[in-house]
Amino acid sequence: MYKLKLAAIVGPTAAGKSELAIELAVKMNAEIISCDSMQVYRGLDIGTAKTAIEQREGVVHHLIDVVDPDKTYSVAEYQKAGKELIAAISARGRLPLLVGGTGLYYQALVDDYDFIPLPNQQQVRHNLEETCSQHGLEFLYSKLQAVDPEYAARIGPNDRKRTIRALEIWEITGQAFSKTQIRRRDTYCLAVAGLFVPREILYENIEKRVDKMLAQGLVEEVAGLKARGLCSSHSSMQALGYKQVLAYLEGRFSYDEMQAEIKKETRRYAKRQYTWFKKDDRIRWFNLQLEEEHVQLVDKICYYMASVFNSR
RNA sequence: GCCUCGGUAGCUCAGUUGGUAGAGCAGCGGACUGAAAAUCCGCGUGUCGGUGGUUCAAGUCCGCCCCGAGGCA
Repeated sequence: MYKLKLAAIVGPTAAGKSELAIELAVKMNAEIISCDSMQVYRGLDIGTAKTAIEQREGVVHHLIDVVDPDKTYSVAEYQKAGKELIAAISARGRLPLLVGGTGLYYQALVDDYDFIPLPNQQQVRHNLEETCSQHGLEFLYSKLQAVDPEYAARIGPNDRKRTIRALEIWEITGQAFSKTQIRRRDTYCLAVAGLFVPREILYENIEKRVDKMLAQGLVEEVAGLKARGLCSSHSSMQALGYKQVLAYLEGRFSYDEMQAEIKKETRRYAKRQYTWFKKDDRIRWFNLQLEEEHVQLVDKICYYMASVFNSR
């Protein structure tokens, strides 16, 4: 059966994915599909390191600025939009190039996770939240152990978020969450380049990038969002940097503490990203250590992707 | 120059009457299916400043040396 080609660039934050992707997209006649859970929000620009339109070199970028920051976006929505885009871009005779560092979004799209169609049932989650604060997480967890022991064992007794989610699925569909999780690894003809940057250098990049964001006015950006009524209960305000600046604006952090916290949490995030992508054995890793090699690197990745597409 | 206090993990420090060391933070590893930049799980990583001695046994006691802080001259 004929499979659509899909190229992807993944890797930790501050590795240089975005810039490299633009060069690659020009070379390969591609359109970029952002794979980033926070760049989807309008108004979160500095802290999410969005590439400014002027810097996109005419390359089309999708799934950036697609939702207002007071809304909650989801993997399922992302996947649906992504699938449609892959089909549409391919139909135009161009190559879809997935670029980003949100592991779940990447995996859901590339492996075509099966999301059962669900009506919007916020009430169910809300009720579960209520029960949780009234009777404690132990109560909900033991309930989960009863209806889906497999999943309960997998997540452990302290994972509030997943416990609630699994019970939500149980209440809406009557199915055990662990039974609904289906993936199809061979959906696309996939060529993935992982950008590897040695930890020390990556941490230096993060340091510089956070300082730069603050210099560019991250605090003002967050203050503006706060003035529009956004607060920590909005998903968009859980984003790295935004969360800490908000704490600073509310007097819970000094400026220095805030700056240090953003850097620390970004380092931890980068580590989690590596953990996520390491386990996908289809990813071919490229070392992006030296500036001088940059042009060669783009060629190498281009060559690698072409060879994958031609061999299948 | 003399006196005092200190030197133990990347950092801040704890360490009983001598039995080759442990907390917090940082860090590292892992998980992840509709909030994922979220959420959760796991792991001490060490020339105890150096050197010589006492002892069956020294982070711990003794001598000398090095480094840091303070005090007296």
